[in-house]
Amino acid sequence: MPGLPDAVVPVALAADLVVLTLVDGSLHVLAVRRAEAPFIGRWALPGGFVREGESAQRAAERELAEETGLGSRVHLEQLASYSDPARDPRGRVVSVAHLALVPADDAPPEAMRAGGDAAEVAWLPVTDDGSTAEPLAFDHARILRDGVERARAKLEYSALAAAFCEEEFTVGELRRVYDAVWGVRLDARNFHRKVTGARGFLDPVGTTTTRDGGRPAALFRRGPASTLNPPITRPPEPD
Amino acid sequence: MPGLPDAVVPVALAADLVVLTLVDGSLHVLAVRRAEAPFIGRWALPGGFVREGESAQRAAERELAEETGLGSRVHLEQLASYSDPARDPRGRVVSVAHLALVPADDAPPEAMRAGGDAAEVAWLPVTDDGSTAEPLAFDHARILRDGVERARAKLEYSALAAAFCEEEFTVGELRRVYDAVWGVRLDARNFHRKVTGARGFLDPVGTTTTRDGGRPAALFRRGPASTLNPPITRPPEPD
DNA sequence: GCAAAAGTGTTATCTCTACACCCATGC
DNA sequence: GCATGGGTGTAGAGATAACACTTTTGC
Repeated sequence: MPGLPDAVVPVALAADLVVLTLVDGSLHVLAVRRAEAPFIGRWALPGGFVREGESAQRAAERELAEETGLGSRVHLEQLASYSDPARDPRGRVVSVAHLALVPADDAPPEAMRAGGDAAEVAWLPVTDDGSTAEPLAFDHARILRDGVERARAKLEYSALAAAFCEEEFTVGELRRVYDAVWGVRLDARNFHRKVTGARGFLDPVGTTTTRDGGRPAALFRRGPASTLNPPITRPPEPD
Repeated sequence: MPGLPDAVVPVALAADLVVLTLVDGSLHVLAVRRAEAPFIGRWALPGGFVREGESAQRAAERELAEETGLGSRVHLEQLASYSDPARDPRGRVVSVAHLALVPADDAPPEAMRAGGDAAEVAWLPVTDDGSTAEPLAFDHARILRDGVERARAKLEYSALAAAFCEEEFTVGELRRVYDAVWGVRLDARNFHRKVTGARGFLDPVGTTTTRDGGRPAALFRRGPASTLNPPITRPPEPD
């Protein structure tokens, strides 16, 4: 590495993705089955190496587009980096993990990578403790747990939940995001009052839909506010 | 890189530190004056390259001990990673930034690195917008801003403020941490009620001190709770 | 005594929660 | 009509903000 001290150890930089969505009202994570060693045959988080001239953020955007075909309608943020020297048996690989949230039932894995390589891709259900039924490769279980925890925490005080919804959504759809991600049942009436009362949180579209059944519900878009004050409080765990 | 695809680009991994403390009741950040190119003579965040067999976390701990001489009595957490390919003119250097909080008036920079190399080290005042009067090297202004914002946000719902205090501290000292970090003046009476009423937040030591003047104040240690519910709310910005 | 900081009491106001209740649709 | 989900009203509990007031020290 020219210009740098001799002692500097070179590492490979990977961008991995925790892509969360709702399938049938419950939280799922995007996983790919590994086709090569190490951890051949195991589920892993999608990701890949950062390329020349690319930031980790850009690499994550590229991977996300490759895996899901989704473009702009996804929320993407950096999660954390994982640099344990033993985390990858092939050598020194540092992963910059990212958290992505995609709308419910968008981009079904069946349709994914139609023209790409033939790796198996699936939405795996996420359990209450933020893990999957089958073990994940590398330290991806840890990364997934961190990602789920971040998503859960950010729902409280941010407009993040709308990232799980279509562009136009009803208050009920938004509430079901909270129910699914937190594993709770919020009171529909109080939730409605709270989110419609928070300034800048929801932009009324003016039209209604009956796609959820029952009485027609007003449609909203995400408002300009990115933080939510007062926050939506997660019900306390029963002692 | 054996075992990895040929196309993988090697990068150097750095661990940088946003070390915050209170000096005379206002927020300061630890900075070192660069003795070499690039950015020679400029202030920069302390940090260094991650060594063989070391994680970024361990490198940050090592750097922190080297710079401040402080050991365990510091809070240290990962902040974020910065991987813009142009962020370091010497080549591809990815920084895993960490946030450290050290007790007020501990480890004065004059006493630092007594036996180490002669680089100038100082506590620079942090302005309300999370920057310093003099420009910082590399993208360190951005990193500092992110670190300050993280610290401000975490005070609301975590026990982080105690990391700025000595092991045993008074409620008034804790409140002055909030005042300094948020740039506000919280009501001493309501603050007292709130923090002493939050279960698990403060452990009473049983003794008192008059080091802050006035009536003797009870001493506390950090309690077992790491999150604070209900949170201490930051007063809204005037419109 | 006086200043300073700690700590307690009080009250109006706001917020939250748990409901009762009505509304507008599909079937 | 009936089920389903949307939306409004309301009362009690609890949290908050503002401030009067007492306590205990140093000087």
